[in-house]
Amino acid sequence: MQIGKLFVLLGVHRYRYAKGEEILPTIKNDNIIGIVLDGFAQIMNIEYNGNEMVQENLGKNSVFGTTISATNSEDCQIIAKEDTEVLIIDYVKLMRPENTNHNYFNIFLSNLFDIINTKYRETNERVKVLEKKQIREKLLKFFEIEHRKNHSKNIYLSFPFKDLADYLAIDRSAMFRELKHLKDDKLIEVDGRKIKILYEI
Amino acid sequence: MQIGKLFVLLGVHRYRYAKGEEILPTIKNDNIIGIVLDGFAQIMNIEYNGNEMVQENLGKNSVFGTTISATNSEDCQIIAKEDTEVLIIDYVKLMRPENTNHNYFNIFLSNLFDIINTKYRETNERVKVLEKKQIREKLLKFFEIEHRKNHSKNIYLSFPFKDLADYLAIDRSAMFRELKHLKDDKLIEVDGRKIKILYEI
DNA sequence: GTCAAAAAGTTGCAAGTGCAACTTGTATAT
DNA sequence: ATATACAAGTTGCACTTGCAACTTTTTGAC
Repeated sequence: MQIGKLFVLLGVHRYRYAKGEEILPTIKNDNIIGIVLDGFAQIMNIEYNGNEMVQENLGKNSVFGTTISATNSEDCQIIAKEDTEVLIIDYVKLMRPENTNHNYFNIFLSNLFDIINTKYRETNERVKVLEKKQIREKLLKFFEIEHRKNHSKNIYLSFPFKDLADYLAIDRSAMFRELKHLKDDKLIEVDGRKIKILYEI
Repeated sequence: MQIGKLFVLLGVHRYRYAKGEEILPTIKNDNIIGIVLDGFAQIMNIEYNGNEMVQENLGKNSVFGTTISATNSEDCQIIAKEDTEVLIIDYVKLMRPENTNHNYFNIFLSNLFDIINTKYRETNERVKVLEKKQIREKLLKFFEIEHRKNHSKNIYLSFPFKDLADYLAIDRSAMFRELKHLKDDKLIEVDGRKIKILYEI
């Protein structure tokens, strides 16, 4: 069986959207997994007063959909900010037991598993940080995790500090204030986007 | 091929621990997925000053391990608080492409996928709440998600308020304070563990 | 270069929150 | 019935934080 036919059987569809288009308005009520294969999209939240705000950024390999989070079922829409290609997977069809008879399916599922598992690990990592009640603790937890991942006391941010504040779900200025306190306490040194851990970890 | 032999091939092992035992001290450095099949365990964090604190509760179907989070690689141990049965999965062996030739594997992976995917959705749900900066917003987001899940403005907590505070990663007394504000503002009514949403959602 | 836009960094202030230390209520067991 | 433990609920206070409103620096485009 061809992979294309199997995709139809499984309810897996590939869609392309031009910049500015809304991604599948119809998927909202379904039990689906979406994967961004290429491009960039954003989940926009429409507030009661009418103005929109970015709820989530979807880069390449991002996963979204009602099966993934409570995201896509309310007053929100997913907008392609560049030309974007997505894979939409019907979760119910995907989980049919007889699928495992098809080898293409098994390879596909194995890859999908790896993607979801990686996302799950990353999200758990973030939760470990978000669980901390205070900004200082969030920062220290973040440093600890980065240290463990890279086995180095030098942390290099590949993104703006603003994005770090978003990741930690804290106010940007409050974060800078606490970074200064950490510097004053000789716990870290900061040089641009390079953070050096000075304490024993 | 028998499922037992396949498990060996995949590096999947089932272990039983008596109450009080430490779960696999050796797994810490490996790339593993652990699943609690039965029983109850806790990830304990040993602090610098020596006293332990609960980092995570692992009930039935809980997933843990170094593949899942940055949890198990530092000064922590997993203790069986009841007689507990766990499945330990070697992630590298699990992801070998040739595995998909075995049908037992495919069924196993399909089930594992469902478990991880469910956990991922639940974790994402929690992140939506933790991302909110203020207690009031965390509570309102929590209500919103519960409302969407049950299509009801009556939310019944199946756990103590203390656990809700932990879930929201906020101080318990601060949570009660804010619940009172929400009551004063006529946004909710609270009767025991039943919360009634009074506003349009 | 010059300009504009984004990011970095700072500060005051009011409001929010964690923490400690309670009281009250509600189960469960002996 | 009494004791014990746990959950619910409250309060004061000091500290933390979000927010707004800046300035300064860096980056990227023309």
